[in-house]
Amino acid sequence: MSQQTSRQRAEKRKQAQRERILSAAQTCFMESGFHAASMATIADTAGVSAGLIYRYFENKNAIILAIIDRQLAVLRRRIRELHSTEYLANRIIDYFDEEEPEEEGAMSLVLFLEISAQAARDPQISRALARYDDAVRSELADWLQRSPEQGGYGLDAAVAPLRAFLLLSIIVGLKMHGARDPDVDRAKLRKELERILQALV
Amino acid sequence: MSQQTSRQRAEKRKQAQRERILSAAQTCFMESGFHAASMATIADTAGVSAGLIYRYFENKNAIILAIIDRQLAVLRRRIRELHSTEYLANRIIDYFDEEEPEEEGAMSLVLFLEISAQAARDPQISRALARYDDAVRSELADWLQRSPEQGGYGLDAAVAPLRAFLLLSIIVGLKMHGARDPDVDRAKLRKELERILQALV
Amino acid sequence: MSQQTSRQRAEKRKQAQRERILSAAQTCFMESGFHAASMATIADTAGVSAGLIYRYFENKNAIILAIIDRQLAVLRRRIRELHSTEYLANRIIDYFDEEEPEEEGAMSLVLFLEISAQAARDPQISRALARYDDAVRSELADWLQRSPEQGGYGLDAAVAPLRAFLLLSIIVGLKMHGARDPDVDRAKLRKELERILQALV
Amino acid sequence: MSQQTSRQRAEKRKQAQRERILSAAQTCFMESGFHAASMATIADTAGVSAGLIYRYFENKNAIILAIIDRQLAVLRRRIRELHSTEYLANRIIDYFDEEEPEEEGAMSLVLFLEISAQAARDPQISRALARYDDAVRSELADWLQRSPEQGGYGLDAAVAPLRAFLLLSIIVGLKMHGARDPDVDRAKLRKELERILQALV
DNA sequence: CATGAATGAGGATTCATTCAT
DNA sequence: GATGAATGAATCCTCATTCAT
Repeated sequence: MSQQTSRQRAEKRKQAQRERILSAAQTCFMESGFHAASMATIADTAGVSAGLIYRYFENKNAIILAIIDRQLAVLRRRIRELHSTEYLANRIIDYFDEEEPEEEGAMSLVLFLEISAQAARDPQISRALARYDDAVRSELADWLQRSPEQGGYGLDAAVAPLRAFLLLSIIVGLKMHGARDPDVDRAKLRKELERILQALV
Repeated sequence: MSQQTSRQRAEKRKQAQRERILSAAQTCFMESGFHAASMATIADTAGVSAGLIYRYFENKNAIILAIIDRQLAVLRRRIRELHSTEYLANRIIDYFDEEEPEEEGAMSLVLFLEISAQAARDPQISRALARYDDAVRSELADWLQRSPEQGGYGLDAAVAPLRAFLLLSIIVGLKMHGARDPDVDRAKLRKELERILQALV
Repeated sequence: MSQQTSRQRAEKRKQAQRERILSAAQTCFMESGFHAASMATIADTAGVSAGLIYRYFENKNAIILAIIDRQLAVLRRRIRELHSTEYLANRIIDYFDEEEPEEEGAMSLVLFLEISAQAARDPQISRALARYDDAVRSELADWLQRSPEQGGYGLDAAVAPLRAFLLLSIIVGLKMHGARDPDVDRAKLRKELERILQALV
Repeated sequence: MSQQTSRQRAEKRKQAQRERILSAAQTCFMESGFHAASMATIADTAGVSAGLIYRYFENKNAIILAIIDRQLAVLRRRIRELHSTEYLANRIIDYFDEEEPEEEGAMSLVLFLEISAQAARDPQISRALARYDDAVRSELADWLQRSPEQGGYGLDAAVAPLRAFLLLSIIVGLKMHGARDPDVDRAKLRKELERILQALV
């Protein structure tokens, strides 16, 4: 039993190290981009040696893919949290208002841009992005089709997917475009957004 | 006068060379990204020597900045072309539908992503992007405020800027998000888009 | 006495571990060469941890030297087995015909080449090789000098060393050169070899 | 015409550089082996920067292959020079007697060992070695079959290839084995060698 | 003006070796 | 004894930039 425990401890430590490296990588990628962030810098940031990273990840690309997975998961979770009619506009605004998060586990706009740009070149990343996109869209579509009693909007199955697509586009657009100029009146924006959303849902 | 002419000819040639290099750079940047595209490849693509590039641009970063300028100008021109009520939805759809253009002088999504990602890190690029954004937005706002007789929508000055902001966000979002899944029914999308736009303009 | 026995058991186990490691190293060296075989791979092959190897060998070079010793001993044993007139040609052919042996304790051509190449650079290895060579040669010379009744050829002491040298050269040459093209008629080769050997012994 | 000349000069210089690098590489490979010789050392030895090497060779392996080609060509030329009855024994002895040559373009035993060892692992090298071996063997066989008036030995076509094989094996064996112990009486060795060769040719 | 050879700093990756557990 | 995580030096290779021609 003591051996079992020690093995578990080792496993836990292994996971912790992986996370340390992943977090450091995320920080570096956000600061410099996938390509410009060097393994040495990531190692420094993680407080480990450069060589050690290769015990946890096959190569730099594996780290990038892991970060992408993580980011897409976060993004998906965030989108999922939007499921609530009255607050939809607020939520979207909150979302697009968010500061670039230093803490791990949060979605980063810069990373999303980096990922999208990379997806145009790397088919593996492209596929990951497409998979995530499909999942998020169908979740949104399901939600829009649910009856109001179930927290949905009772949309017709014929239009729901398209509306989900547009909704996502608007969210993405606000996030991308809005991040650049934050002096927009939030209250007014919410009102305008609500008008648009009413045309959608 | 003959000397004058030859000087002009030289100037013209210089401009032509600059353009050649810039176009080659754009092609390479679209294919590989700012970082991964090497000066050697750009030189090859432009059909000039690597050394010659440094007669026209101080360094690689100067090329990147020039490309960014050019791309933002194109983007602005494209947005400007949207000024026409009845076709607004169509135009937006056409725009988001566009293939990644090989020809120079066209806006590239990949480049836009690359630029946006870079802007999060390089303040110089960030400023350029902000400047462009302001310009485009105020143009759009002006247009929305114009009377219908003048081809506008007669929007109130109090809401026009915000609507312009949202309009741009939608366009950007469609472009970014839509590029990933092209099997969306165009006709239906246009209808839905029109409904949203009616809430906006 | 029980302690004595346990100490002996421990010693035996130690020897067994050493052998395990050595065999694994030999396998790896044959597959990848001295330089390209990594300690990690050797450890894996031996089924021990990388760190443990350093309890049995000071460093990688010590392993290489141990392997070289072992291989030279094997080689010497093989040459010794040739001592029998009528079969000499057959034996040599058998020898040069041998497959590269996976089993430990057998001589490997690849290793011999590796060792010889290394000897040209490392004086320690060079000396080991020279020592072995001297020993084998004088054994061969002794044998050649023995009377036919004693199983020898009764060669004169004046020519025996030189003939031993030539005999070894032929064996080495056949081994090295022959290994590359195995479609040679064995029966004919034996006949030719016998003619040559008659000129030698 | 002046341009033509300058282009030729450039071509010549390019060849010269290639040779410089190749020679430096050969020196380093002889001193340290293919694997242990680093690109940095080769660059230093050649008196160029490390990066420059990659303008002349795709990678380190390409250098190794070039060296192998060169060495095999030299070896073949050397074997070809043996074509003369009365001096055959002398020539072989001279050959096996040769110092390890520092000058480029000469065959090196160490390199030959390195090549042979590498051939057991790298199929590309193995093929190169086999090709060369075939060529040398058939040249030797042709020569042995020529009439004495034509400088040959008039051997029967049925035995010539096998004799060529044995002759080469003896040469290789003497070279490899003999290189390790040079205090052998040359005069006596020649005599003995002649006896063997008479059994062969 | 134009070339492209040359540089050298920097990047990803590997691996012998050590050491806390 | 035994492990395997951790180190960091060394290696191959790339690429922006310079400069003699």
